[in-house]
Amino acid sequence: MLDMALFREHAELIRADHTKRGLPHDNIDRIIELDQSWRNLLHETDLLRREKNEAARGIGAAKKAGDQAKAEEILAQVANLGQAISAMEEETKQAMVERDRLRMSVPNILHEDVPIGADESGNTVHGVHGDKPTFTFEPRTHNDLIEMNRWVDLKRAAKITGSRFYFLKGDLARMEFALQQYAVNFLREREFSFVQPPVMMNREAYEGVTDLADFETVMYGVEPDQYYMIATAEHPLTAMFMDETIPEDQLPLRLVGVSSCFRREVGSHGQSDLGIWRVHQFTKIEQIIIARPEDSWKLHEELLSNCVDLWNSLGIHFEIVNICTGDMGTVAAKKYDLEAWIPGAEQYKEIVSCSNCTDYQANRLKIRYGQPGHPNQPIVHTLNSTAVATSRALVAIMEQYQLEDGKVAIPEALQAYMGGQTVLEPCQWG
RNA sequence: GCAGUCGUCGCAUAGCCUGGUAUUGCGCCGGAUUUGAAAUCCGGUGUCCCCGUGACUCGGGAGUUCAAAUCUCUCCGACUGCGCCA
Repeated sequence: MLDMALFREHAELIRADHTKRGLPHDNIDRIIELDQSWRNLLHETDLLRREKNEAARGIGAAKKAGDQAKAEEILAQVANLGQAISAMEEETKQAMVERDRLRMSVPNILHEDVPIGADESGNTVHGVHGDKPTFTFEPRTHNDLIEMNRWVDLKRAAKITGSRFYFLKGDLARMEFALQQYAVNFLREREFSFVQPPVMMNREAYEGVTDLADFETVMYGVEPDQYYMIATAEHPLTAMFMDETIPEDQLPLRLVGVSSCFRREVGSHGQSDLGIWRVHQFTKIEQIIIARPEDSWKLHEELLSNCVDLWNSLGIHFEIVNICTGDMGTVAAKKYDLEAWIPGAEQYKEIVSCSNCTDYQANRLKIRYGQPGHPNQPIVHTLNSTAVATSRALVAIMEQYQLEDGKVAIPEALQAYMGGQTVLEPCQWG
C-alpha cells in the first residue's frame, strides 16, 4: 500500500507509474477525492465531539458541587449532540474505508530499470549462467522420468486428496530433503538466520503481505478458524514484524525460511505444466531481508547474487530475467526471475522469483525501524527471493542431469547430503 | 478441551472495587551545567487532522451511560493447574 502522503503531495509520481503500466488514473483521482472528504468530515466530527466533551465535563463538576438542577440542564443540552456525532462518525468511517479499499488495489511504484512491456514477452534477459546441457540421446520429460523410476505417485495422491497433489518416493524424496538442507546451509554461511514459520496466518496479517485478489485465486482457507494456508514463507516471515519498530542496529535483517507452501492455482491449467511442475503443495526455501530504505536496492542485488551462486553450485543452466511492467504484480517494485532450461519442454521456465517490495508491504504492516517508542519512525523496506522451490528444482535437476538409461545423476553439491551417492536409483515399489 | 488468574504508551508499573478523561520509574531524544564525561536539573517521548485550551487511544469488537482503562457481553492472546496428545 502506498503512503497516503504520496497521494496528497506527489500524485504525479503515481500517475506517471500508472501510465507506464498502462493503467487508467480513475482510482488515483477517486482516492484523493475520498481523502479530502474524509478529512473534512473528520474535522467536523472533531468539532462536535469537542463541543460535547466540554459540556459533559460540566456535568461532573455540577454534580460534585451538588447542583443537581444545573447537571440536568447541561444533560438536556447535550442530548442531541450524541446522535449527530454517531451519524457523522459513520459517514467519516465510510469515506476512510472506501479510500483504503481502493488504495489497497493501487500497485507499488516501479523502479526505473523495469522494462516497459504489455506481458511476459516484454521481459528482458539480464544474464545467462552455465552451459545448456547436450545429450547423446533423446532427453525425456521429467514426467516420464518420475513415472519410469516410480519416484512420484500422483494417482494415489489424487485418490486421497485431489489433483496436483503428490507423494514423493525413494531417492527423489531423499534428494528433496538434501536440497532443503543444502540451501539452508548455503545461506547460513552468508549471515542468514534460519527460521521455521507457522504455515497458517489470520486474515489481518495476510492482507498486509499480499494482493486482495489472491484470496480468491491463491489461498486455501481453513475453516472454522478463518486461517489461511501460507503461499510462501515470505508471508509469515515478513508479517511477523507487523506493528513493530525494529531497532536500527538489527538491520538489515537476513532470514532464511523453510516451509510448505500451498496454492490453489485457480484457473491455471495447461499441458506445459506436466508432473510436479505446478502443484498445490510444495516446499520452498526462502530468503527475506528487512532493510533501511537506502540499502534496499543494493540488497536486492545481493539476493539475486545469492540465487545465482546457489544455482551455479547446483550446476543448473539458467537465465536471469528482468520482469517488465505488464508482468509485474501489485507488490514488487522490481523483480528478477531465474528461469532454468527444461530440455523436455525445450524452454526456460521459472524457478526463482526475487523481489524488492520497497515500503509497500511495510506500510500495510506498519513495520518501522529506529528507536522503539519514538514517534514518526521511518518505514522499512522488505525484500524476498526464492532460494529453492524444491519441486521445481527437482524438475530442473531431473531434466538436466538425466542419463540415457532414465536414471538421474546427483549434483555434486548434494552428494554429501545423500551419503556420497552419485545417481538416483528407481523406487523399488509402485 | 476444562477451570482459575491476567492483558494499561518501547520495557516495567499505578489507576479498575466506588465511571469524570492515563500515574510513576527505566530507556531514549533535546536543553542547562561541565575542558570532556558521569551525576544532577528542566523539557520531550502513542495515533490522526485544518497542529489547537483539537480529536482519538488502556489486547480487538460490541453494549450501558451525558461520560468507560474503570461496569456488562463477546472474541483473541498470555500464565498456572487438570485432562489429552505427537
